[in-house]
Amino acid sequence: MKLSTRSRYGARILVDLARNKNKGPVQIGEISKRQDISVKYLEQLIRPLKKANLVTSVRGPKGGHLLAEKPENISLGQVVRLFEGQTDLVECVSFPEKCPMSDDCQVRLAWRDATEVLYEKLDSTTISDLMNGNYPGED
Amino acid sequence: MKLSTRSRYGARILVDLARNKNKGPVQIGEISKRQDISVKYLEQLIRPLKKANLVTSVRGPKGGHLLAEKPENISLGQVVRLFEGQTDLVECVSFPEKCPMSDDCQVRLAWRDATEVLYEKLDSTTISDLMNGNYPGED
DNA sequence: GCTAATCCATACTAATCTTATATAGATTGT
DNA sequence: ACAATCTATATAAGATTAGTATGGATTAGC
Repeated sequence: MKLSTRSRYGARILVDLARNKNKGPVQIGEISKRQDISVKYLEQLIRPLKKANLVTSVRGPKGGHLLAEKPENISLGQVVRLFEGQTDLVECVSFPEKCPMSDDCQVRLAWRDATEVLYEKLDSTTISDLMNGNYPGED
Repeated sequence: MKLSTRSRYGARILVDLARNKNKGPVQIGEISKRQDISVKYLEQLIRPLKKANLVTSVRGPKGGHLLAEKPENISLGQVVRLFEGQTDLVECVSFPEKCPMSDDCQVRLAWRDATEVLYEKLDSTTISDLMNGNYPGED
């Protein structure tokens, strides 16, 4: 049960854009250097972020990328839902027909609830919480 | 971000043992039929459950497998920790050295907290909650 | 002692997923 | 015109997963 690097990178990209939003459009090359992610891979990751209207971009010279929303309006839940193929920890939560036991299976309901708790937490964490070194709960 | 089938099957095996515990030792063949998991795969899954002292077994004819603990003392958290290679959603939570950005990375802390919330939920759900069709929160 | 059952180890494979890299072109603004 | 960006596929290397297969060793009831 591991998060894909795409979700991790996606989150970092958004935080990077949030931190640099007063500088105007941020070029992929800059993000690449700061975040240590290849330019080409970044291009691939930013595309879905744009499609989901979390990021906008300015083309041409001096162009680059910008957050499309305020950082406090973008949650980790949105990012994870975007990059993970499916949301559930277990297929049978959303697609009971995938498992012949689903009808009788109490465990399925427990997986469902665990999934919900996880996403509640992710949904309540925003890019704004992560951008200024003031993340709560540091120990 | 998907749970392995081994965790799913592991949970189902334990529930199956719990449901049939008054019948004495439960043979792998029975579990196999009821749960639609091959005998050989079951053997592989039960071994770690025994090693973790969640299951005991009786050898020889009329032998089989038994829960080693009361159902209310076995949690899904134990099962998932056992079967998933690593506990964290993200490597850098437990091994910050895996990511060069870890020092500066606020996102890492958010992944850590999400992981914690998830396991709290799993730890608070026991086999006993799942064995008698009385799982709470059914909708 | 026969047999039913557990236990053990490990190898193998097929499929899928992940993580990128590579290639080639379209679009835009100056 | 041209520099810099974005878009779209294709492809490859590697890891992981799920499950099967093989081949036996041990235990205890009858």
